[in-house]
Amino acid sequence: MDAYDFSAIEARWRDFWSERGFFQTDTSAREGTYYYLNMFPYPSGYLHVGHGRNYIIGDLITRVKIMRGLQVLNPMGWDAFGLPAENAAIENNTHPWTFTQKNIDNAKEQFRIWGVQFDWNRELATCLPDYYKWTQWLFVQLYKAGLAYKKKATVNYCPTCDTVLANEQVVGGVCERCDTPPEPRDLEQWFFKITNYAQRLLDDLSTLEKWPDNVVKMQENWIGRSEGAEVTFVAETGDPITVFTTRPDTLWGATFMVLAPEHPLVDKLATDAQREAIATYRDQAARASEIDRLSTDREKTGVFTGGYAQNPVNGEKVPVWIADYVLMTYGTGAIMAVPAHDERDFAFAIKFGLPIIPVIDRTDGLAKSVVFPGSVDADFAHRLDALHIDYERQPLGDLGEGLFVTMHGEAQIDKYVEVMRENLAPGNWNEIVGARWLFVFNDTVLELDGTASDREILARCKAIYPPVGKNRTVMEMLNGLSFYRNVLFHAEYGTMIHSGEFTGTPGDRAKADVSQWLETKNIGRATINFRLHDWLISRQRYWGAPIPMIHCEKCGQVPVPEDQLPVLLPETEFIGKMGLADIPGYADTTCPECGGPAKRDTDTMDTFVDSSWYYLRYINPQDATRAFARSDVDHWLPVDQYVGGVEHAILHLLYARFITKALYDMGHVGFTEPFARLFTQGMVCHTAYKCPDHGWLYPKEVSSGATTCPKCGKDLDISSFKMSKSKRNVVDPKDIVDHYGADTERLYTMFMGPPDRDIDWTDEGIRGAFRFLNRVWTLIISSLDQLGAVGTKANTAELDESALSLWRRVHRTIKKVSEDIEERFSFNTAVAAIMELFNELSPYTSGGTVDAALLREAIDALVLILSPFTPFVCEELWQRTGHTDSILEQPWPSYEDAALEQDTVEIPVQVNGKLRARITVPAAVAVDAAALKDAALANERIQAELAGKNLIKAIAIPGKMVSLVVK
RNA sequence: GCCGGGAUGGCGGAAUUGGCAGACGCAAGGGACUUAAAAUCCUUUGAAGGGUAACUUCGUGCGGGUUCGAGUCCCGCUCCCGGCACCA
Repeated sequence: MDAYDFSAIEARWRDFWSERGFFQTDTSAREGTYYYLNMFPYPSGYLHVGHGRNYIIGDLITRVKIMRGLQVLNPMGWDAFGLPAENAAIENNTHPWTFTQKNIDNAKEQFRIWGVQFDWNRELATCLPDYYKWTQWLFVQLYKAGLAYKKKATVNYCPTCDTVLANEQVVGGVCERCDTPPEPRDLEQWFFKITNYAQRLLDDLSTLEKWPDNVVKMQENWIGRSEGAEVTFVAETGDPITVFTTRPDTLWGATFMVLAPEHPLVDKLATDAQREAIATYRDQAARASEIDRLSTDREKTGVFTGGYAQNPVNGEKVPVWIADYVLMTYGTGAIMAVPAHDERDFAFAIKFGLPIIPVIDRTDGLAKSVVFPGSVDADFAHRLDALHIDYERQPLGDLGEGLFVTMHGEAQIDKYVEVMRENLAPGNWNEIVGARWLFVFNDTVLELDGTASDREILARCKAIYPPVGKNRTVMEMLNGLSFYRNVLFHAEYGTMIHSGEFTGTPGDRAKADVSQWLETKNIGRATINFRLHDWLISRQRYWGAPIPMIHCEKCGQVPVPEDQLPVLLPETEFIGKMGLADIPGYADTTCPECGGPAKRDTDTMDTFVDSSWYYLRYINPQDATRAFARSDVDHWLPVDQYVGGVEHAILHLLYARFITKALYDMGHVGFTEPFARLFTQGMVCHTAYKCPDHGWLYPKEVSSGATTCPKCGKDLDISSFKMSKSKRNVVDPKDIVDHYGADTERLYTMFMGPPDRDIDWTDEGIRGAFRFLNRVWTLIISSLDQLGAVGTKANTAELDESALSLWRRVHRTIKKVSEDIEERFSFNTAVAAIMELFNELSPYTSGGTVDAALLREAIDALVLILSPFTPFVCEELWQRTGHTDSILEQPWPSYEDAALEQDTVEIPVQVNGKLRARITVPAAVAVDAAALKDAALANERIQAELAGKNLIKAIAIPGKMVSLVVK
């Protein structure tokens, strides 16, 4: 008998499917179409088994859909522009395209070996002129629609490399190539106005029901909608300073303002005395930005401008500061600081001694007070006991023992104030902090309700106890006692206090009421702000799509006329490091409008632009007259199933959604979302070994089971990481295919675990898959002479019990595998079900009488449902079992409902929640609750269980179980 | 800090709608074949109790709860992973 010779088998079928054109798609089809799409890859140098996961899933689904008789589109292309190619080209002194082309060839060969099929007639590469021509066309459309504009923006400039760095090139705050911290530079940059679509991008997320929840959430967070108000303060200079706040109800507590260091008004507000300090701070903030903003909990820094503004709601004069915790890129670049109800403002105010006035009541009614030793008589504690007020005695530094009082609710606080007023010894004070802000003095009780009382209270305290004079505000003084720390600040919605006519407004209305009032007073208005900002697409690089714009002194910015596209990348020897601006002669052109001399834009586009529309180009990839045909894309899109890595959950998917909506608004497409259903597959990880001295080791270097370095004997750091060259833990598909074949790799990849989860590749696991294929091979080849004629089906009337059981298993498995693949994306359980079928089939073939027709039915079904996983061996087995056509010409098997029904059913019986018996009943009984209950009660085991006890309750769930309650 | 997701045998995982926990695979043990090894085949395998016959108890990160019944639902935690992070 033939052994399972996978390499011969795979060689035989490798080109068969493409030669027969099974994977070529007719996009003029309008019936039964299915668009499957993998995120197209960047053509990097090599593919490892982890990359395979994505494409194997796609190939598997495509094969099933073809067998379903659908017209399937599963294209492949290359996201080929970008920095790695450019860097590699510099290193090898070659053109990026040379490098890219080689990688593309490698990848295509790898796909061929994996048996992963695509419609190669639709291949595209974003770096080729017939693609980027249409990327430029897209840019021009966006420009004409007012969605592309130029403005000054700060970029990272590396002084050593003498070039601009993309954000991704700044790693850990330094240039990835030379470790120099980049300098910020202001340059004119192109942006796409994605913020125009913020609300729609957010709203339409709710229509994406078939997207993973976590991706939807990530996009939601990224868009970052917040509702609030814009409020205008007026500076002493007369300049309006508009701020955005989500808490207009806290306006009365705005005791200072903070502007971003880059805010345009800073120069105007600055007093001469502060000018130098401001300049220094701005400089330092600009330089430090990238590195330091990584740490959120670093101490607040800032500088006073010297200027003041007026709080429009209470007329208070508030100082204006600058600080780098306020970002120029969010809101208006200026904030009103409400230190009593914002953590950051609180920290800033404490550090710089700015007043902190609570204006929102606590919702929990919690208040605290510290009674200093000697400020009351010894009986005071008993009085508190009588009032049921909690306190603890604790030492207060070297002053002696104090009472640390905790109160809940207004009534208790009032009683406490009363008893404190009666008992406070002369020359003392006592404060109540939290739900109330009261200071009991011998002659009066003062409330901390504004900056005036802040000053008065502090002055009185200082007079009584001079050491507190070092504090600049009452809050700073209170902050000195750690007992108070958790009641000094809160960010909850609550009843407004110390807020003029709004005092007493309940928390659930405060925000809306104040917003409305601001509007009538013409001080501000309710507004919505988004975290999302416009998409900076300019790159000062060579290897990207040139921005098709011309700058003419007379006519201004002029788009390149569409009939003159593409603007080609200049052919040049000297590439890399520099951008298009450095290529002599590139920029020189004539103005399309006036014909005079003009300059081309020398920026190229972010590669995310290339990938934001490629799914459209696949429909008409060779159309030289247009980017795509609306009549075709309107039929084929949205993409039925989009699959890719979760690392693209935000940017790529958001940009693609934006571009689709923009194209819709411009009338180029008839749909508003590009991807109907999304699946994000997990990463494949592998054990990596790290020696403290010798760094990362190849798994081969470490003898199996060893935990120490083979070179120095030190303990290795062994853990699992995403496969990467640098960690030396990649598994090369070549090794796997050579040893076990591509089918085994495919099967194991699908069987490893749930496809949306990260998973470890193990060398033991792959052997299990290989063993299984060997068993399948051996069983089928050795059963050939027992096999019924092609096309025969089992006659159930003639089958004995074990045969009937197998017959049912066959159909049950078809059902499960179909659902697991097409509905649940649960390939691991589909494989398990096929293994179970095999585990029943195998003993059947060697167990005496074998029904030839049933065996035919079972083996055909097994081969068909296994074929999307392991197409090579299945195609071979299909032929060996007597078929003359290809599996892909076969319909996906259907199951018979009759086979899903059992004659008898095993039903578990519980007594008091514990499993006590399993009864086997006819199917008719199992579905009848009353009969099922009787059957359970009749059971011997249950009878014994019930003996001497009362049956309280009997629950019978038809088809599922019986549950008895006894006493 | 905020927002997601997760935790089940020695390991990867299964249990789809609240209904027999541990499917399937790996690893490990025992046996067959073999001069031997590999491969293959058979077999045992959640833990505990004199316990590889059919019994009992315990068992899905921890603590409570709802229910006849909870891996699954509710409340409160712990730890791990991912995203965002001074976003006003």
